Amino acid sequence: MDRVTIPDIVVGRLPLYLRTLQLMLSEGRQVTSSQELGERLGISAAQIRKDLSQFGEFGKQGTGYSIEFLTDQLRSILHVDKIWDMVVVGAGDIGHAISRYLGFSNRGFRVALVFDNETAKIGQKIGDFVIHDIANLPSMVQKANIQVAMLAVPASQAQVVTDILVKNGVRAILNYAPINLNVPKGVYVQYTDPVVHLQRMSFYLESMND
Amino acid sequence: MDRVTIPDIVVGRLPLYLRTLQLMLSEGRQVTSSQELGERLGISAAQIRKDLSQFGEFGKQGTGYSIEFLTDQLRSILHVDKIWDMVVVGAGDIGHAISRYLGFSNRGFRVALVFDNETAKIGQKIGDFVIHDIANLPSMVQKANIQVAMLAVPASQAQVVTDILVKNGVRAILNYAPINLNVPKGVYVQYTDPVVHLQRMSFYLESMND
DNA sequence: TAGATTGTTAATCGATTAACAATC
DNA sequence: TAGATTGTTAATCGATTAACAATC
Repeated sequence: MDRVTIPDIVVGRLPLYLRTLQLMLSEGRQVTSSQELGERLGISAAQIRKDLSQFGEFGKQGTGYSIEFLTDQLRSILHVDKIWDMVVVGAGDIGHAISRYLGFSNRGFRVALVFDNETAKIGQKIGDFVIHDIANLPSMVQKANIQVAMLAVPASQAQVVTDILVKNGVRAILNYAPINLNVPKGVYVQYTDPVVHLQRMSFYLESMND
Repeated sequence: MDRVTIPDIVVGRLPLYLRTLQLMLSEGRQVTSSQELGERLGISAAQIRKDLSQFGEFGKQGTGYSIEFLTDQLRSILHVDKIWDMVVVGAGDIGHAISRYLGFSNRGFRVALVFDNETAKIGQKIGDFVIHDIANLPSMVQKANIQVAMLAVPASQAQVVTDILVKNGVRAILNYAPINLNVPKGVYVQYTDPVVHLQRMSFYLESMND
């Protein structure tokens, strides 16, 4: 095997390319170019061509890219040409919102199980999902062979729940709690904290009374 | 003025430093080092010192950083030593979750107004907030002098709503819709799309049946 | 004094861009 | 054929790291 490793920063852009291509597809478009993609995304055309060239040759000189073909290729590269079952841990406001979110299924994911540790919530429903006791998480997650989790518990519980998830086979965690997680090698974590994004913008905003 | 511009990638790390420092503060800690911060965040100590040095000298040789002092400095640098009023547009599941999120206020933000365009929702309440008619957004946002928005409308409406927000003085938008927005210079957009994060991880996951 | 850690410089590493031959 | 756009190379640009004098 002589495969080169793909820079993580390139991997991070692929979902954006895919999202834009799928939007174009829904607009009925058939062909695009690195230039058009770049304009839509605020990325240079050269960078898009360079990124794609890491995986093969998907375009035609003079013509550009078949949107459908490139979409299929990216879905395959990102392993979203299948549907990944996910577990949601934490049935608060965020857990509710992501359990009911309709935007997952056509992009490679679906919620399969929802857990919480509050007795008052266990047995209740969120949409079609019953909220299960987190005590049953190990057996249920193992049985369903689930590898992807969304973590929507308070920060104080995020690490313990993470350890349980990892022990039972979860290898990708999208963490909504505002805290850094420790995971072993081979487990992937992505963070989503609205305040981090907001503070990144407020840096550039002038306070009124400065 | 001879000020050097700060690389955006550095700005993006400051909220992570601040978040970790505030956590340490809540643990009752008084002093930390670039090494400890780095270990918690998975960032090199040298990088943290380099980043901070863009703004001044905040540490003591041999000792490290006063957590409280560095926290205050970062809050000032990021302009979160005040509270920014925010507007939430879209009162669906995501709008609900962010309107009720309790984690904003101690980190520099608070929800001030919530809007939707569905007549059935207008007048209803989310926690303490009345859902207002989006037709009233221009006057209300201008009157309250709101510069920060969270956008939780369907992708198909995200750009029109953005244009309205920008026209009425909003300069920072956290976009929950899975679509790229066009904004004029001087307006900042941050994106949060769970599927982008998930796909970034599924790239590294092996499909079962490969 | 000895140990620890900063702030900063210079070296290294990696990512982006510009340019162009190839070719549809 | 003329125009357009790819894939790729080399040059440029920027970010990270290693190392260390300064000093608490």
